[in-house]
Amino acid sequence: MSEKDSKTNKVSLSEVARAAGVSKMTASRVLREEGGYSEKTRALVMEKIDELGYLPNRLATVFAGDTTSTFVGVAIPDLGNEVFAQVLEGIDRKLGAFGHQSVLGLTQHTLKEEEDWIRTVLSWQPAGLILTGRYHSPRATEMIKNAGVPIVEIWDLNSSPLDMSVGINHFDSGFDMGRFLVGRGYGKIGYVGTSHDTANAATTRLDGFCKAVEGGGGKVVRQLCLHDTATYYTGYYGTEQLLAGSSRIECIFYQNDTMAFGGMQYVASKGMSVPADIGIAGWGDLPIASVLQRRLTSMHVPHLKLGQAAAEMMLARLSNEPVEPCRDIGFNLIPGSTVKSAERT
Amino acid sequence: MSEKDSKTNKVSLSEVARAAGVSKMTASRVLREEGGYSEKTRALVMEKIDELGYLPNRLATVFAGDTTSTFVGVAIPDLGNEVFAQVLEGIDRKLGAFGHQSVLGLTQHTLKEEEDWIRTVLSWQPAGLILTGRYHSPRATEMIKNAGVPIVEIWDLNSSPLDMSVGINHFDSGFDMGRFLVGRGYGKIGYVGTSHDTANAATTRLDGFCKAVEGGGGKVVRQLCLHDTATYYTGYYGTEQLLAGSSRIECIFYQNDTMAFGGMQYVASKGMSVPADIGIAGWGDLPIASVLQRRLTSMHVPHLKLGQAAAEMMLARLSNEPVEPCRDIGFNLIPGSTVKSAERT
DNA sequence: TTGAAAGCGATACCAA
DNA sequence: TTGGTATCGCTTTCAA
Repeated sequence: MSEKDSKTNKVSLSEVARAAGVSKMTASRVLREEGGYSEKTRALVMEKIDELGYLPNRLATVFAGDTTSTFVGVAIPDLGNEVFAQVLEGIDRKLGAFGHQSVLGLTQHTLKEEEDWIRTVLSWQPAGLILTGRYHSPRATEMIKNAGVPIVEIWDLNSSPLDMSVGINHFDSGFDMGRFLVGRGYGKIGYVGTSHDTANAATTRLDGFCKAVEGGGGKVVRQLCLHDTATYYTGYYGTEQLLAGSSRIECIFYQNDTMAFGGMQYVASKGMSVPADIGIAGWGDLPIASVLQRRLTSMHVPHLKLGQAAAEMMLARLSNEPVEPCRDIGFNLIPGSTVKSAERT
Repeated sequence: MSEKDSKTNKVSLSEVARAAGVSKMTASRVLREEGGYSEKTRALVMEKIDELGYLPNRLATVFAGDTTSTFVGVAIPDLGNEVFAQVLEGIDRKLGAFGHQSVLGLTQHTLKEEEDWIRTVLSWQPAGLILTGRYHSPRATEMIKNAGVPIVEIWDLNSSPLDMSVGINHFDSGFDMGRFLVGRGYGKIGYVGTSHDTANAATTRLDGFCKAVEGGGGKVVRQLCLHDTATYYTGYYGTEQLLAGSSRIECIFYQNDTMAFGGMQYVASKGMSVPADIGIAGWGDLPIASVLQRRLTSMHVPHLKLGQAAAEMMLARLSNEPVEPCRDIGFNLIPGSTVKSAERT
């Protein structure tokens, strides 16, 4: 009974200090390896720490000092889309290696979810925030500005970011793909993707795509944006819906490779062959592409690297190193053989 | 100058109180909707909160009171394995819906990483911890016990958990698959999976599998455990390696469906057909299975539900509701047509 | 209905 | 090389 002097049953630094017969300041210094104590004292304190199973309360540390927490809030739309799972993996690995932790927020592609999550996470005094996309609610933007913590907006490269931004230019990547497909002789093209309440990178990509296709004399005859997760089966039934709308589509561009693979399976099930009967183009160059027999036409984007870059920028900022505020991570088109081959002239 | 009374530039509750002309206690009560104040006071305080853009510092709240934080530490091996991405999604969605946040830890299948992560996370006073697997380092176990926070061990159902456990019996699921394949007439069977420093659920599954196969008169002629992520390409080159070891393998069991798909692509590339030339069995019934033309023999496991269940158990415990400490989430075998059909007798 | 004072677990600052 | 004291932002407790 006389042993505990706190509400909780946890061992505090002053208990360690008492056990070692020193002041808590001395114990604190030993703990932080700050120097300014004798070896004998150090050994004694360390012994008691071990003996009592002391675990520091970092809440108190942040609270007391001028240090920030080691939390970094990471907002990601969803993990069913493999693209984002990879980005998150890249982020967390890098952050973890430098003693930081990701506080996850799955925003389900809605600004409201993101706003609520930001409010909560900020109340935990995070070291910084990594947000997916360039769109945020007005209140979210305001809170972020007031909070004054470093922010990295990822995925959709933002030339005028709240703070820092890393990603790719989705409009351009869509544009390049559009130009490529038109260049391969496709006229009537379809698109299958997903959509949500807010505009996002996929929307931007589609804009670029349409512009290039139409500018090149082709036509995006049908765009299907399903309110669903961007994964295999969505691509499968999306393709079914798209093709049911007749109009002789010659080629389909998908939001990502998983959807494209779903689509390929659908057309195969209908006895169509790729690319003879229909062209297929994905996006993202996802892991599945590495095992397909026919190289999938796609757009390579280094997702893991993107996540790592975001974490690096955050870490650099946190250690007051200079950071380039916008970093373009790049992409490159993979021609593949799921579309018609280039015509010989 | 006279306005700020803190080290940080953030607005504190006492500043709100001062602006409203009340004591900080009154402001605190309004904030928490505790009652015991007039409507006029409430309105005034709320107005100032809005005006000053006050955001509470929850670190201080936890620190001061006897409440716990809303953090739940979630340790997951990796996100490249789609299985775990799904589990995490299930966990975070459910936790988020109840005002909790996941603090992520990617342990890379090592006990040491997990231990380090646990030490750090515990120092932030989390409400609880969700850990993947039943194996933890001795020091980790000790810290966990001392911390006295709720723990859910997921994935590998643990009949004597540290605290709570939810998952499936991997031995049994492997056993069932082994018995099934032997029942379909396979004698020489191969296995392709991944392995890491520590025994894990996949290892347990393989044990059950071998036991059933050998008990049924078959033989697991070759087991390949690659030190890699359990995804498509690993299945592809693993299969290449496995088959290069000659010995006429009739059927291959994979650690999961993504690896199995990679394997199917490899055998197809060699001109073998499934199941005529070789049988293929996956595990997990992952999203890709839903679009394949030939139903993949697999084991259905409700990953998302498993994650949700883990979160539910945690939340129940946190609100002092009674919780069944072990929850078996179940699995069921999907016969599929990537193995020989049942023989007519 | 309101407020004043003590305290949570650590660190900063100054004194010895 | 050490220790005392004030302090971080909030809640608890007790008094008005």
